[in-house]
Amino acid sequence: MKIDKLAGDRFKERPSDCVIDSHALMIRGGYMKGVANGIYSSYMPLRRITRKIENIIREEMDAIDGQEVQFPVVMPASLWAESGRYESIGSELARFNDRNGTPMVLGMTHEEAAVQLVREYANSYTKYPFMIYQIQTKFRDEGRPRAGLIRVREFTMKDAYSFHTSQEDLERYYQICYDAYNRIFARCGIPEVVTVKSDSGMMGGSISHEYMLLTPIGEDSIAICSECDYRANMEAAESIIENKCEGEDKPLELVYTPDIHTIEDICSFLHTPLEESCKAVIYQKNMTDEYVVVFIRGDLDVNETKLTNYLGEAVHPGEVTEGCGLYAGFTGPYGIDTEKFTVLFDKSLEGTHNLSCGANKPEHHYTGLKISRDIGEVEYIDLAKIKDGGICPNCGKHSIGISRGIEVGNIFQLGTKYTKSMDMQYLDAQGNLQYPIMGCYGIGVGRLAASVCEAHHDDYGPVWPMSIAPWHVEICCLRADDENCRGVSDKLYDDMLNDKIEVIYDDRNIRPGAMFSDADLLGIPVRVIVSPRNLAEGVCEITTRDKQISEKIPVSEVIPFVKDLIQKRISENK
RNA sequence: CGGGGUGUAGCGCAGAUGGUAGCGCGCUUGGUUCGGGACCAAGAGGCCGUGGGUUCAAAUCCCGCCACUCCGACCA
Repeated sequence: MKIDKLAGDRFKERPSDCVIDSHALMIRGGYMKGVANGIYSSYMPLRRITRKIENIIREEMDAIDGQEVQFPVVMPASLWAESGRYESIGSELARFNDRNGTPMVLGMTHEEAAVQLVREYANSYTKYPFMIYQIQTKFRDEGRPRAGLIRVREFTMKDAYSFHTSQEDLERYYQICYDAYNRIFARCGIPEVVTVKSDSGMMGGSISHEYMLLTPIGEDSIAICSECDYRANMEAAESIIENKCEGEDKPLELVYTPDIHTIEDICSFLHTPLEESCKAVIYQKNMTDEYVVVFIRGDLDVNETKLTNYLGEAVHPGEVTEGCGLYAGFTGPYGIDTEKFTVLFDKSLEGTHNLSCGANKPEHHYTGLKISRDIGEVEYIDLAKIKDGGICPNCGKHSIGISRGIEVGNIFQLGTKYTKSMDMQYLDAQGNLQYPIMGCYGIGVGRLAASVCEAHHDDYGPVWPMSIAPWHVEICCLRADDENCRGVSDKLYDDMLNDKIEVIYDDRNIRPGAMFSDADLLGIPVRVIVSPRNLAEGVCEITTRDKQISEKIPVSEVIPFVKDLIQKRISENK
């Protein structure tokens, strides 16, 4: 390929709407172009990168007995009605009617299609286990796409579905997949990806892990223990609280607290620490608008994912209206109407005393609350968000730090949610009908490409690892108007093509500065610079984009040198 | 879904108090240059997001849409 005819502009100015570097560089480098909110077209360099990522994924999936299949992008709504997700998923699922008025959906994930594909075939235990996967376009009508390829509406994903006859077998295969994923990320040049325990969300199922690239620009918050190997998505992280219950119990006392609305206000008014208060966090169920009141220690926040999982339905922050029976800023556990509202207590309140809290009437709070004495036995549930500096659920030390990460892949133990709802069964060895147990495994290809760029770039452009670089070598003919320089460059290019080296050639008659800037934006790992200055010594200059290597090599030895370098880097995942 | 911001040339932007458009980069042609985004000269390129209103006159003022974007919520 000659850069001269490579479609896509490379330019100097950072687009004003790019907030992360990978987005800016991939626009500036002529990798892609926006078409609509969260929808992009790829130019050749990005397409070559994603194709290489796809091939790495393919090799690793095939190596663990995956069978590549392909599901449709467009599916009838009836298929999604079988699993119940046509109703349960919101507007992220794109719905439309075909010409006959039949409701259709665009695939945002393919559990239904996977079950549909194999439910007649896999009717006997002898056919298990097996895994099918595809690499294909998904569409999710996200409310807020952002950050270039990190969060988009249309994207390519590798999604895999495994089917098993026992939980043990699923767990065995889950581990195999877990390892394959680590190999994929290492081969793509980001071995620093870590796994975290996660919440399985709308997928259903129990055990799941996410693969995270730790970076401050990540959208997810991750709790990481500095003392042991505990890592969890903040949504899923268990919150451990040690309550010190020191001193004498004080009596429950009503206090007049005019103009005090927040828990911080009441604590500073009373000169007590936030830990000695009980705040009310009010939600409403999405379906019924029924109020859910969560009581939690004043210094903590509610983890809404845990709350949703406990309730089994979605909630949103509650709006306290006149006459609903709640008083904003004065809601407390003593005397609240438990018939009318769903009232929950976080574990952080267990075993506490002398709490200040709302009094369920305007301008009053209580002090001295002891729940076991004043309210009685209640169930304490883990609903709190883990805190920076909090207690590790695994090793028990105060060693939790909160980091940000990009989720580049995930694996789930799905269980029988889809096989049951869609009536997929097989006969076991005893002749009994059973539901297969499923696992599912996803990797976002474009997001992975952007993540590699995010992890490996400098001010001038991406620094692609050899394994996924759009080309391995770039020849810069520094003076295209110089006969000798052009002659040597042309011949190197031809020889490399004949030698099946992935090479891109810049023979434009432009100034060296402009040529180098474009080369930096393309991020090709190996650069061969041919110039009159070098040729006077009979050499070419070979540099690497990561600046590890800069050597002058005799013209005749350039190709063997380059081939060696490529091989070495691929074997080292660099 | 809630709250901000912005729509003017391919990109980045300027266009107080209304008088149908400009700058930088990029692009075309010619020339001089040539190891980190050169210089000179001459060009091409705009329904000023869109619909309505006010006005003799609207990029500019008013109203409604739409799109993009940022923060938050939501998010297999």
